[in-house]
Amino acid sequence: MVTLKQLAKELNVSISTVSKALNNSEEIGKETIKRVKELAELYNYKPNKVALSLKQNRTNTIGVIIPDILNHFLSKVLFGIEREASLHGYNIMTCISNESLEKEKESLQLLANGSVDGFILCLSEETQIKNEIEHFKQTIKRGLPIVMFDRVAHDVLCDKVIVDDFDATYRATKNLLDENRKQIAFFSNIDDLSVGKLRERGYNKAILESQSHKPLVLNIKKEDNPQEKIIAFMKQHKNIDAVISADSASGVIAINVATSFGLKVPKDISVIGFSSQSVSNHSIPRLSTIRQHAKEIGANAAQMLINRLQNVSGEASEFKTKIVKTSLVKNGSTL
Amino acid sequence: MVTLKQLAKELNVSISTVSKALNNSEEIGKETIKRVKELAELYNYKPNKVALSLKQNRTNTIGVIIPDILNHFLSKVLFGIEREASLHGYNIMTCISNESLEKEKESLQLLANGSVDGFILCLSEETQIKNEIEHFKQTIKRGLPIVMFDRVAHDVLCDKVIVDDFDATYRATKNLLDENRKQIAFFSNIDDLSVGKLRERGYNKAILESQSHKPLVLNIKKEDNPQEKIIAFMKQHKNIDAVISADSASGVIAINVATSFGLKVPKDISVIGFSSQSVSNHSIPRLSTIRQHAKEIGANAAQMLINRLQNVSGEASEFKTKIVKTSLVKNGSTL
DNA sequence: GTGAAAGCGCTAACAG
DNA sequence: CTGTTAGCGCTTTCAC
Repeated sequence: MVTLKQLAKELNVSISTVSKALNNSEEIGKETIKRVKELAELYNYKPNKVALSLKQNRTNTIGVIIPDILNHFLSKVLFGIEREASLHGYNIMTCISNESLEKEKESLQLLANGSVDGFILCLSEETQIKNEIEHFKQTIKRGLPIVMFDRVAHDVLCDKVIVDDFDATYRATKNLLDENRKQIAFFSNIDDLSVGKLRERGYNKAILESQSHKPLVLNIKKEDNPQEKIIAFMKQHKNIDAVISADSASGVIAINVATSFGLKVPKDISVIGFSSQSVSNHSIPRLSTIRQHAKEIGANAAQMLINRLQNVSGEASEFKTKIVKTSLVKNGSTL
Repeated sequence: MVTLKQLAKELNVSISTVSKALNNSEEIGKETIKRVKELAELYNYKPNKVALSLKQNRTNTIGVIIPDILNHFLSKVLFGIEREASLHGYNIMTCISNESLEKEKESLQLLANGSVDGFILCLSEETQIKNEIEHFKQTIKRGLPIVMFDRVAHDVLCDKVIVDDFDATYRATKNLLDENRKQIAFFSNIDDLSVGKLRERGYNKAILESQSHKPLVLNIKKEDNPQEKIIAFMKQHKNIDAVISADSASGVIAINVATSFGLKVPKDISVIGFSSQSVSNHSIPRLSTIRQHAKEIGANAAQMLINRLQNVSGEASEFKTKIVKTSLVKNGSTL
């Protein structure tokens, strides 16, 4: 990599002249600017980012810590973050906590040593279960702002972007009640996450409000084969005529299982699931989905962080929580 | 962030003493080391990564450029890269090229300015179509090693990690021929990618070798609804009794479509697809899959790059191409 | 055993 | 209009 020093030497001027010339400083003569720029072009000079970072005390890099990149929702959020960040000239450094508190702490520590200007993160499962938040508070105290999304720690003062999980499931359940369904089941493989709990609560509220209905919940564990679990459960509860799925897989699996039982979807049984457009294609009829607008969540989080980073002057403004509304897309597995 | 300077001041010693003490230098007295370390601990001192990078002229960061993070295979590779890198004390900076040559070039440029020590990347679709490789060559000339995976540019001299796409499809097709299938179709939504072409060729070879068979290919475009396309195609070709899918979705969709036509899988029709374990759950029976071992691919790529980065002494060793073998997992959609 | 000084690549205040 | 200098945080050589 060619440096200012080398350019300066070759041009027989000082380093600062070169620097100023490249930055179009008023101080430098037109002729000199031209000469400098030509040589820089020739050598394909690009300022060293590390030196700039050290000098300016900011890296233009955002640290992103997500629990699981194989989760379609999370990788979609990451996509949204990357796009928005890149638009504003920020790079992202990604760490994967693998749902482990320890790895989450490590990543935070690691990146907090000057590598990044701030964080966007989603709590690991273990962090949520143990409800540990000290590492977040420390990071913030160190001067690195954090934006949390989806799974957030309410007791940490920072910006947040969340989904209206409770409302979304409540309304989806209502929807099924309006279809006159008698036994609406709730499938989830995320019952230990805050969002999983919220979704279940939304479902429960709608069911209980309707008097004549009873909740029926299937919790699928990580180690289970989801297909087998759902087959067994639906065999056991033949009266199920509607399903809400809190995760992206259970919905399409439920439709496929129902079909394999000879049931007609949506005539005999309706299904709604939190899912993405691509996965909804994995069943016939296509799964009616609650769309979480993951990219938008990511973009929002990035915006909030960048705003805070660039608003160095105006002192710490109030912390905000942005709620991204879900939308119900009827694809064919509902009436 | 507390610095050496501040610690030195507080301890009434020089900066270099503090630095040496923290690095357990022999030169420094035991007592001093103890004092320094205690204060460092108290203030939770961590050396500034940016300063270290500038000094040591390496960042311990790997740049990863992938065309699409919503692609399950690619995000799985990313997972493998991240894990391996993290194991060796490397961070990763991720850029998403969005299948665009321009964005790929930009990302390469951007990160090549001292932000990363080397690259792991998968070519964008546009790059493959236009067959442009100048930007890779330049980056390498600049001293930044590249490891390419999956979609690679054969004309660039660098380490590569690829899948035995041709062989995998060839063998899978053979497998279906051995089941005595009469009309084996090939579904793909990646026909413009090198890997897509290789897969189709493997299929073609097996089909043509068998004399009595004819190839039957369905190419699905990005803008198509894959489900509708497959339904239409299978209606049109009622004689299809086996399907090979080059992408992760078409396989499960094919099974679901077949089932909706009243066909029995695998009795009436067999299906094999390049897919992941989780997606294979989205059909009944579960899709028999060609597993690409994405995580392993990522891990291999990271290892190769890190090896090259740390092997500063031994001069440029030969460039290697590692082929990661696929394996066929029979899940129920084949005999 | 400890400290001063140089230098990584860059910017910017200040001097000329 | 151009150059000198200091400094970002750190390591390391060389004096003391």
